Amino acid sequence: MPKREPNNKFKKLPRKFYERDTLTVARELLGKIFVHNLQGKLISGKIVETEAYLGEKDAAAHTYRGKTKRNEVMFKEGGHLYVYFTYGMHYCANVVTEQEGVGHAVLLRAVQPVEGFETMRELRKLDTVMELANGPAKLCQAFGIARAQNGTDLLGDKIFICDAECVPASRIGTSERVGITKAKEFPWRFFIKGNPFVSNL
DNA sequence: CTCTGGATTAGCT
DNA sequence: GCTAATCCAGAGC
Repeated sequence: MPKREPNNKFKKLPRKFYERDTLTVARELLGKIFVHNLQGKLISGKIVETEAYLGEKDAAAHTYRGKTKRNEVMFKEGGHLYVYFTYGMHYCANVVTEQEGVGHAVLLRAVQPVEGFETMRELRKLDTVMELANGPAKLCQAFGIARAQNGTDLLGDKIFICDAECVPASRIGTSERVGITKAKEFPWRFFIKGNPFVSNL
């Protein structure tokens, strides 16, 4: 048996994983490992909470009214990173899904830190582990994701997502999405039941 | 051009 | 529980 190094343990998710139904991708991203190679310092975390944004069907999605300069990345083929700036001070990171031109994405709302604790603590200016990435803007801060990372291809070597555990349906919780005023009725938030790194409500 | 409010968070009361 | 912080995209005129 060859020795398995921590970073070779997981395989990068292929393009096909992302080019599927958005709600399916949002559920299946749970348990996968989100990785940022920040100038050689690896930061990674297990995805524990996501939300789906379904473009033209979804008044809460940035792409509801079609393509603009801000949301153009959401119309790329699945497997790109859509980063947007909001509330005058925060960034949020989304995984683009479906085929080119569709305009759907999955918001990464929380991860359980796995690797790179020191770097995350520096970026977050925080000593505790529990609150490093249990919210969409916290996650971006902890992972060093901002405007420059918008449009990053997740099949490249800087930011990617690795296959890991498949969370069974019985362990996935659903609810309405957080912090929106339009299309609130859709239960398109997904999280790992009982995981303490899911964001507070 | 102007105005409104937002896929949030931290820090108070 | 409440709200300030602090930009800027998108809508409306």
